[in-house]
Amino acid sequence: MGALRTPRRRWVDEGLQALARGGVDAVRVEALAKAIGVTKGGFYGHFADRDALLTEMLDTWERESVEGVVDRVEAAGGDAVERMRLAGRLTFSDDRLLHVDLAVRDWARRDAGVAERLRRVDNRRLQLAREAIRSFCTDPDEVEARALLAFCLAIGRHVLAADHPGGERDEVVARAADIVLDHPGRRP
Amino acid sequence: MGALRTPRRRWVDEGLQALARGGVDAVRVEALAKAIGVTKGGFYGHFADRDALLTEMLDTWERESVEGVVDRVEAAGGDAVERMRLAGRLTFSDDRLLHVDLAVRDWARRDAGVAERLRRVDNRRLQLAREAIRSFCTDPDEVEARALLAFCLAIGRHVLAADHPGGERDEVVARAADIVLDHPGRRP
DNA sequence: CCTCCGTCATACGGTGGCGTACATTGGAGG
DNA sequence: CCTCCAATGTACGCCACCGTATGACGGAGG
Repeated sequence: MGALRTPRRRWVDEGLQALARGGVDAVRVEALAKAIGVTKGGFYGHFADRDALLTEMLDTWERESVEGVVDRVEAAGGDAVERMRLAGRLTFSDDRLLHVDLAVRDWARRDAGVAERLRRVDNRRLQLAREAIRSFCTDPDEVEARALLAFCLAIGRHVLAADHPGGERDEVVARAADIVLDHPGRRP
Repeated sequence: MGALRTPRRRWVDEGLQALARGGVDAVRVEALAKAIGVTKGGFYGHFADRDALLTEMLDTWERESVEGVVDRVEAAGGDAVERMRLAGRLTFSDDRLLHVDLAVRDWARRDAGVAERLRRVDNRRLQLAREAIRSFCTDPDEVEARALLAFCLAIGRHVLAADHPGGERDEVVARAADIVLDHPGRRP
């Protein structure tokens, strides 16, 4: 067989990197080729067109951002809240995953297919939060509300641009997480 | 004087509409002209270039999304929490303002100038939340944490793609807001 | 060592978008 | 009415990008 000089996967990785840095519109075949150090000549041997690359990028992201994280979390053990906190750290602390996530979220506002994928991913993530919160909160409605809060906090902290006069964002987030998580059900 | 057939403001409005629907990259001079019903001929009489339009769009957005809302909220009266809830509704329920906001938020991730503007806007908004929460919570750290939670919830609900098996998103958000807002300080 | 085939370089046509140059027009002011 | 001028229409050059076509190259397998 002929040599496999720059594997298909390389284009996907470079595409995800471009997506993270500049959004979907920054994923351009010729730019990726330049970043890899080749010309776009070989690209069309791997992919039918730019759309095929975008689809495969989303496939990769969906697989890795859910299965990858879930596998590692379930292997780690610990109680439900600890597992949820780890899942949050794994997906939203890694700079690459975080920025891809935010870019996909924006992309989803203009593409129904992407929105559907994001819905699947967010549903699995929210399910982790639900299970964690169920371990200390029995009211199903409150579980749902706290799970939503936890998720909004995990994402919102990276979307907000405000300053916190009394300290760093991380400290404020930690206190906010305590409010959401360390709070036994109290309503009758 | 010559006629003023399509005023400067019209280009800004159409630009903001395009921004809301498709992000910055969708703000194209020729597309706006087509939407208005003219050609781009007259555009360059009003603006030096596309960047000048983008700047003025941001000026308009910053002015209207803060001063406009704040003025209406302070005119409405009510207690601090009510004022904050009204502010949230005014900025994140109006579809046009909401989508411009989300688009600006994404834009800010790639443009330092936009990020600075968003920081100013978010700071004023967060300040409203702080004042509201201070009315029932004395611990400054907890005020900060709850204000962040409130803001994350207000934005995050529009960024999340997950489903809520036990009800509509609005109901879950309402319960989450109760957790954040209707909760007197309890830590010693 | 030679052949084959996948990978890549290069060149091309087509499209869309920016900004400029210049002609056109139609209403306000005389 | 006529003049003037800003707003507009039209045409142009430029560039970035997509996708195609074609030939060069070089390593694997014989």
